[in-house]
Amino acid sequence: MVKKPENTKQKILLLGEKLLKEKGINAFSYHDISSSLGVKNAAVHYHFGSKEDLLLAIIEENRKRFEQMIQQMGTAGHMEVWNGLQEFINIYISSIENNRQICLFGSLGSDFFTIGPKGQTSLKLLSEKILAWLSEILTEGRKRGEFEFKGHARIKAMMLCSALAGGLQLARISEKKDFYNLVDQIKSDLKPS
Amino acid sequence: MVKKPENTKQKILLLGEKLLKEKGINAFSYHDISSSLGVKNAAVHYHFGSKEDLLLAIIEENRKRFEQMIQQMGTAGHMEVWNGLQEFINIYISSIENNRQICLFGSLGSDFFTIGPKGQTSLKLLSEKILAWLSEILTEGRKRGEFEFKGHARIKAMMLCSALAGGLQLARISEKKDFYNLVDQIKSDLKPS
DNA sequence: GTCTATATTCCGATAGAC
DNA sequence: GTCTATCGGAATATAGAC
Repeated sequence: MVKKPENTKQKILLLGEKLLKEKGINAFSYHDISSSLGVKNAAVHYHFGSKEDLLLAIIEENRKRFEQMIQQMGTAGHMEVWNGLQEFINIYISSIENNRQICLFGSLGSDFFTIGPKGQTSLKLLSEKILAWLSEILTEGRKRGEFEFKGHARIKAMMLCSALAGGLQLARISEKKDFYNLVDQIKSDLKPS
Repeated sequence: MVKKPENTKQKILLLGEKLLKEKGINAFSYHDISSSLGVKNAAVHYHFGSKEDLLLAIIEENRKRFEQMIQQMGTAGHMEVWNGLQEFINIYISSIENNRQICLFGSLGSDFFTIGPKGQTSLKLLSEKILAWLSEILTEGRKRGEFEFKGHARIKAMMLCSALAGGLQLARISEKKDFYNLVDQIKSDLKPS
């Protein structure tokens, strides 16, 4: 769940994230943010000196949210793995239901060569955390016989993230329903036969 | 295979496509194109009056290339389905080997709300053609027992496109090798057990 | 913390000469 | 078909008053 904004800085951060996931880092400006919040350009620069600062804060915000989620879920060994997977998928469902937003990796993967090295590194660290966590769930679920898939859990995790990220983008081109079908297919493919 | 540029217009078109797939539609300018080709801004505008015109031409170019590919392969009923699938996947492999370009759907899906209705419609038509073709291959392959998957071929086709599109983006964040692992996983998941 | 005002740069696009 | 020149606008960013 997204925190309710309490001050201008938090409002800027959340609106920046929204614009990042709706239009991309190169398609929104500080003026978009300031005018929408009823403040001036300079106020945004006061809180986030440069656009890169804002981007880094957005990535960090997503990292915190993810860490909080997995912390509340507990370790893979003590988790209902299907619930854990569904919680993860729910992040993407929330995105598509929220103005057809795409995910952080899809947005910044597409624009990867237009952001600075700090953003690239920060994004890479977050992706490693997410893939590691997802790999654990998959490994544990397969061990218990609740998931069934071939090959390495890590690669299967990459495939799930790729399909979900790409699915949000493809669903913009086609229709929202396609994303829900994709999610069902992903889950169906994981069910033991 | 990409045609060899013969004149300025073709050079602009191919360079525009390259920039679109490397940096995104909102991160390159006519100046990037003109300076790289050793001409002036006005020359680019002569060939493509507006950026939207260039975008439409890029989408159209990709459509032609796809139509040509499937025309050369023949109908699904007379095709080696694994070869057909591999040909399709090779488009993505060429992309990642070509400066880690992402695919058209990934790039324009991410920027979908920043392009005009003409581009959106043109992109949608192309995606329908590709999904229809891929669905045919999958259906034929499953009928012959060469592919194995659950559910509707159309949804499985959406999943393949999503995974490949997202995979190119994720591989930018992690590493190229991950994309090849993803491709192996996709193919492995399709093999009859 | 927010404002006005401004500096600077860049972008898409066009007019008119060659 | 390409050039020079330029317009109008938008972008990031900063200085200094309040």
